[in-house]
Amino acid sequence: MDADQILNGLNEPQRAAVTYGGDYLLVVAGAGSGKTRVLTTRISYLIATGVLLPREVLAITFTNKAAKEMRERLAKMLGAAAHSMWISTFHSACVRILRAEHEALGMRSTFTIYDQADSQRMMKQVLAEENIDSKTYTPKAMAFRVSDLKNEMIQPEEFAASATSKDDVILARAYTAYQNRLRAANAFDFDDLIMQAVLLFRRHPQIAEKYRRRLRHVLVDEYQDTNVAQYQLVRALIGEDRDPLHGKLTVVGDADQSIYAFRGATMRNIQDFEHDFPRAATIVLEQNYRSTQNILSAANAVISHNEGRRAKNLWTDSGAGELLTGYVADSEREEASFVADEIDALRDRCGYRYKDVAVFYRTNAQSRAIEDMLVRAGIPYRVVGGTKFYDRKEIKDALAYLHAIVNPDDAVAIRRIINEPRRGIGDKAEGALTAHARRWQISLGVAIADAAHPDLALGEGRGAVEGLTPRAAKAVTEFGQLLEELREQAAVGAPPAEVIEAMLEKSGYLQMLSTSHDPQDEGRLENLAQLSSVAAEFSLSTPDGTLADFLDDVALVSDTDQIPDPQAAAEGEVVLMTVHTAKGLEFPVVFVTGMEDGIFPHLRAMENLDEMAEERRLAYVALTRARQRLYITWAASRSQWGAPHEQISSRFLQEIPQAVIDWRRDEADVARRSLFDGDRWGGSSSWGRRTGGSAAGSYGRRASKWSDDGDFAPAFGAGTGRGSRSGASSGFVPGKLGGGSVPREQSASSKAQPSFVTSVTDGRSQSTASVDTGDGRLGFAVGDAVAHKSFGQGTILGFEGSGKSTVASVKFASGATKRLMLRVAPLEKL
DNA sequence: CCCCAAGCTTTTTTT
DNA sequence: AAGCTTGGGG
Repeated sequence: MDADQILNGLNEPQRAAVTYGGDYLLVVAGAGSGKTRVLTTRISYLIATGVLLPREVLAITFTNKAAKEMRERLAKMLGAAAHSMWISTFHSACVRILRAEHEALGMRSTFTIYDQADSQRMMKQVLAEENIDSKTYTPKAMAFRVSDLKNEMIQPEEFAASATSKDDVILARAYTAYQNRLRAANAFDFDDLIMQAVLLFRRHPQIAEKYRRRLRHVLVDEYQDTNVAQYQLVRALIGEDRDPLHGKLTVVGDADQSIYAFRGATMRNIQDFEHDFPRAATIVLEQNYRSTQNILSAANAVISHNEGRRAKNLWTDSGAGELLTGYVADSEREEASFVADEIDALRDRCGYRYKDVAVFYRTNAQSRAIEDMLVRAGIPYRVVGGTKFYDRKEIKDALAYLHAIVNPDDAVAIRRIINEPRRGIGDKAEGALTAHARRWQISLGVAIADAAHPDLALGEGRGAVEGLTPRAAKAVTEFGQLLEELREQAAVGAPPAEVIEAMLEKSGYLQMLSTSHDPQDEGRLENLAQLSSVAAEFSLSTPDGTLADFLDDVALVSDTDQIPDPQAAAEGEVVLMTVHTAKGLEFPVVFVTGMEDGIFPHLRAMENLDEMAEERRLAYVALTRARQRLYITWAASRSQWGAPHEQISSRFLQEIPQAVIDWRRDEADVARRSLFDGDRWGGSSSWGRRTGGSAAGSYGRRASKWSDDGDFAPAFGAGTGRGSRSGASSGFVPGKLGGGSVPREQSASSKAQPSFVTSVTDGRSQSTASVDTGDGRLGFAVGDAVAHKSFGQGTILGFEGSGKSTVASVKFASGATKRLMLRVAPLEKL
């Protein structure tokens, strides 16, 4: 593609941004103004005109998905050259740098990346060790504060020197100890990835220069969400302006969409850009190509209530469009029911498909009610984010095994799995190992090896591990040997999926789950099967990828990376997500739910002006995701912590000019609901078996809670509260109706029968045979009708992988297509 | 050392 | 409501 073609179809300011020839450029890009397009086009243009070589580009995006999309767009414009560009997130880029330069930091290249949960676990250990009271100073809060410090590039020594208050002195102690432990575990936490990369460049100017020489032009998307550490990283990569070798920098962002202050992002970076880079040019994009004027008017009105912002007015020439639709529901269930009905109507009457629709909420917990209702309505949906796949216990356990294999010093991982499944290594044995490790200044992993091979320890001049009972010693030895065997396997280059399989077998984890009577364990098996197929998929796309590479990949996935590709399926599915996750996305139809004070804006932000301003920006982000139709809903009563609360409408709703809203229902019958809506599950309020009686406890609590609010107090009487809930639950199984799933009792009882267990065992024994035949398909073929224990009947669409990792895609009667690892999935041929 | 039951916190948003 | 920690008994 030549330069003229590349510029085709750009408006004036866009074109100016793309062709700008100076060193530093800030593009202030309002929502939907084509910023991603400007970014990709600018890269193409600079390359097509010979200003820049592909390998000199570093483009930083917010998510891996955005990086992938950008690379695809560039490949369309530039062809193969797109592959030599460096396009990634801050975190991925830093991992790459840190792996390459680990020696300069005194780390081993096999370092582990700790996620938030790992950090908190480690902080908990640190607090215990430092005798810091973890009731007053919770691991969570401490880990959070350490994260803040790292995002601001404040080092432990530095912070310790400046700490004066008691709390800060304690925090300084914890931070120092935490950081030492991380290092001993050969691990970085999320914030370290950035901070250590900056420190690396600071302490080793020649390394910084190496990258600076190569990366001549850095482009940063979503610049308003960068934090101090990320800013310094960019500065380090660009170098000093007076240095003739300095790189060029293009940043794109919109201060009105800055929504990550809670993780250290600072709008200062975008606001002070011209000050930081004195010769910088600024180009503002205000023409919006996404939404109708009514949607923009609503969004503009809301954001205009924030003070001290650079005035900006989004406009469109695409016309007013539909009015926004407003709806006041009586309860969150009814709100969800409105959403479900409306989705059906949009499909029937307006020709929208499921994938055109997105439902947003402020907090993940709100998805529950909506999911329940969509299931009942038979509407296919996908929840993006929330309790992530990788946060599930069994997945974290499996990953901990893998981390322990790759990085023998990873104490958090080893502690997690040392007795999972139960192998007789309890607190006492673990304590003995820890004591041994501390005494000889070695890691927990080495201590385990010492126990397994006392001769080896003696060879190093250490004594034997003391304080282990013979029984525990045997267990530790076996555990150590297990890790060694798996390490061996990984070392000779076995693909990740194979290591996972072997690990699940040899550790007894699979055994534990498949013989368990806990109904949840069936799902856990499926999740592990899915992990294995994710690994198999990874090997397909990255044939040379090692187990360590796979773990990096997994550590850095983000919620948005899981959003279904709109091209993929004809109908697709409705997507549900938080507003944060929705940033950067757009949908023809958007429902913004829970527009209530205390929810959105969130309660925790109500007392602080800065946080309120951020909530307002969040609302702005939510509204500007919609292309054609925008729904805003709220519920007059919403259950939280298991009890209903009266709600009032969000202040943001009142900031929208009422002329652009068509209120489908503008008032809730609060009094009526207060009397009758005692139950949030199963719609029992309409058939109510209300026995009253047992509600005394909760009644008392609520009466006192609301007594300041005189209006509501009298509305409560016998019949509200939990009595009705227990009454209803005896005759009604909430959720999971329709959608082709098996009713709960049935799946639970069939679980108790040996059939499931044998199907797993069968799978395993046959798979041994399948190694001989090589296909691993266990007698299944494309087109076969099959039955699954929890998904019902379906048809096999195809296979992926081979041998033990063979995965079948099965389309089920519910419409869902699942990928199942044949060896463990409870799948039967019909 | 393991299991179970009772009690306690939890919900802001995430790379 | 649900998941997790804590404490007592086996």
